[in-house]
Amino acid sequence: MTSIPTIDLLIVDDHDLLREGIVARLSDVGNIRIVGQGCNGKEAVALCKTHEPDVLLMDISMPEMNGLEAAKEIKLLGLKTRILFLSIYDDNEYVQEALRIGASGFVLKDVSKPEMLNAIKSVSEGAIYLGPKVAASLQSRTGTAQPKVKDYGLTNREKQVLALIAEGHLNKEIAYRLDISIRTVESHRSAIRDKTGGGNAVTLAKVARDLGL
Amino acid sequence: MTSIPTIDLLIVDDHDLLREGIVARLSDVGNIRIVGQGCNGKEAVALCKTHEPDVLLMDISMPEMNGLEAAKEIKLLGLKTRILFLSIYDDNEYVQEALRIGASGFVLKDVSKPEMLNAIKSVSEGAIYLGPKVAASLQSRTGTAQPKVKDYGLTNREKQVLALIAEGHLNKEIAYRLDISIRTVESHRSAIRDKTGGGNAVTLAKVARDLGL
DNA sequence: CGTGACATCCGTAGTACTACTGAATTTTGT
DNA sequence: ACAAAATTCAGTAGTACTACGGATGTCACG
Repeated sequence: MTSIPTIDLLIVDDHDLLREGIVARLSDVGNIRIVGQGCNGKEAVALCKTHEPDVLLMDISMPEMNGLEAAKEIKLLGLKTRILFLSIYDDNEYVQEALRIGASGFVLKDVSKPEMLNAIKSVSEGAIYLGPKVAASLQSRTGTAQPKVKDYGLTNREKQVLALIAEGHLNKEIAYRLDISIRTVESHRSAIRDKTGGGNAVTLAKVARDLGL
Repeated sequence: MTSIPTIDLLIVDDHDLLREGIVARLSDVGNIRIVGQGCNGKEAVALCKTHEPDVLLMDISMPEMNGLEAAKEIKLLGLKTRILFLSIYDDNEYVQEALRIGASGFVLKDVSKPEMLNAIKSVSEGAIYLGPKVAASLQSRTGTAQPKVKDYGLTNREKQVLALIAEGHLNKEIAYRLDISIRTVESHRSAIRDKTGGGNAVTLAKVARDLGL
């Protein structure tokens, strides 16, 4: 138990500078060996297949194939590589999606060196590690119910209609429920689409979920 | 940044022996100071109020008041103490409930010393840390497709189509993506509706969510 | 009192989807 | 190898929704 196991690390990010920074930061760390680098999701998948590293340190937003998709692919391939996301955004959606896919960690790009080492070590051992800011934002919603960050400019009536759309009701049913004509429902629906940018009924349902309807 | 900040730790477990073991294990660690001990949830809350430790290392199943209830209480009081659960069970329900309440970590009682130190350090910094076994059991259901309670009789292709519908894609887009004709997509969509009973696109999206697509 | 936001309603044309039916080809299970 | 299931495509008719554009009444606010 005295020897420290070496961690094979793969770094994938579309910014050269950032990759270089990471390499510089980790080069003098004894038990970490950087086995490769890539600049998009496709490369991440390919490099994982050939090197099967212990940990993949990867950005989310990248050209070609983003980090989440790459992670999905890697997990589907049954590779034992643990995935540690390194992102600028602490967006809850991203974090939860990442964990759902099977990622082992998530830290922001302003991470300090010791914390980064800690995160890499933790996930290499199979633990799940979420950095302080990520953790805070993840738990902020549960702790104190936060209101609507983005409301789009929806009026009350429009929200009412949107809620019914999200429940899967037809315009006809919505009209009956609200005791208005179908044309009016269509008007509202149109306004909602304009304001939210959502085209499809399903995308509108997603928006509704975001608004907590 | 050279000085290591001291972590005030509170230990709560109903087994004397286990508490003693933890104390013994941590007594020679420089930057951890054990500020108190308790043997049930009520004591945990009381001790947190008086000492406001950085980290509370606590069991879940305890007499009087269990760990989850105590954690809820502590979070409601607005104390900044981070909670690290130490349990024999890696029950997903417990873990998710713990995180939902606002706990910062979860490790099993067979945790090694270095890992325990790592966990304590991580959560004291605000991170979320889930031990390897906990992480594995948490992701076993998502990572490798777990039982489908209700699959309806959907074929693979139909699931594939359903997933795309749930993402809000039009039949046209789905056809393009899967490289089949719109009519075929319509066929699948129709079959999906028949099998699931869902009429609307939104209801289909709900079904898709239930199936984890 | 006018202006503007809101909620209500309508028409027309076009697109997207549903219902029902039928059928050819490929895959799969025994 | 044969039958069953899955996947593919099509016609026809009808319903649901979208994209335009236009209209009326209410109500708050300066």
